[in-house]
Amino acid sequence: MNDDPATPIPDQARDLSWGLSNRLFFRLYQCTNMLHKTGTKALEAHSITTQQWAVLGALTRPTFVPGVAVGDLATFLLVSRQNLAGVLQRLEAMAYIERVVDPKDSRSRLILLTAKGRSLWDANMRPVIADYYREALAGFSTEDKIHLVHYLDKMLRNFKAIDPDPTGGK
Amino acid sequence: MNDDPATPIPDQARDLSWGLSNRLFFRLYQCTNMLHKTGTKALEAHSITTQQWAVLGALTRPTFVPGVAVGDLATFLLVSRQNLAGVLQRLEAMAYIERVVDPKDSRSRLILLTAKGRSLWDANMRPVIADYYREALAGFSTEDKIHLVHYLDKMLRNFKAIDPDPTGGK
DNA sequence: TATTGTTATACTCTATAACTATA
DNA sequence: TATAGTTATAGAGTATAACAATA
Repeated sequence: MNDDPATPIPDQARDLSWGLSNRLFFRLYQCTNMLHKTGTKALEAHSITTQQWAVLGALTRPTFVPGVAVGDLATFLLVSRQNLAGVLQRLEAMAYIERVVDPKDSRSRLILLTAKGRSLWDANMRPVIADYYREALAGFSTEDKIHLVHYLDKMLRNFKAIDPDPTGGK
Repeated sequence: MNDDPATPIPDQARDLSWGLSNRLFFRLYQCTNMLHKTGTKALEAHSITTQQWAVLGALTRPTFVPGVAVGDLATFLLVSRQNLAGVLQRLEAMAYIERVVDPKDSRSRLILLTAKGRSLWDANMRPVIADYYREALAGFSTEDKIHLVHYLDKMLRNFKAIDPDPTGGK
């Protein structure tokens, strides 16, 4: 079998590769379902979704604390500007963030945490999230975490190669 | 520092652990965004979303080919019965799946692929998905994939411990 | 003209509850 | 009574396009 030199991958190997990759992506799919489900539940007392969690978490990054443009935030989170606008609208309605006009470019709006938002993060969300991480990563050594981050980084780079402009430009 | 024996984890170590876990979950969040974005785009010619992809893929599993109850499918996919109902409704409208009453229990409906659905999967979706896996897992050795699956499995068990009944029972 | 951000629309997914029909 | 499945509703996220203001 496979005596044709023009066929580099035998069917058997192809099927094995399919099965493993398929299982990997199904596990990833299941993990994303559970991430959003358990994550939203962990923060439900504050009516914060996982998307809002990601936005608030990003705004606590030292680089973004002075304010970050909507487009830059969208690039960082890998969501489109339009979809980010909806999330920002809800967070602003809850007074956790505010928008100020960028003095250097009047087209741009800088997003930053309000005092209320910073307080929510530090006093309420961070402790809950820390507990959540401990539960979700139970049994993971530091090395395990480092390896997993490495794999996710690698996959992310591949995803970005597939869709080079995920913020919905055009 | 940390001369209090009742404090097992010094603040520094706690912060390091937070940073690593936080990075891990943010990467996971980014990967899920890109998975749904690039996955849906890969199958957009057939108007199939990643949720529908997961359902159709599950129905091709040998165990499920004879038909699977809605509840069992929901347990497998880690979505709620109610949400699965909506996805099934759309797939049925496209004539990719059908429901038959379980002869052993008239309350139960068995979900199975139609000939059209099987053909869509075999002839159209599987080749596209195989290409997609190759792109998304470029640079991953078989060992890498096995390790990553292992980590995702482990995290999934932790998620299930946090939310033991993800199919929305009550 | 290009860019930044917003608004508008339609669709999908999710959470929750309530309902039906069977068991 | 309990279970399997469905329906109903509201909220949130997404894709796509079109728009206003500014560069």
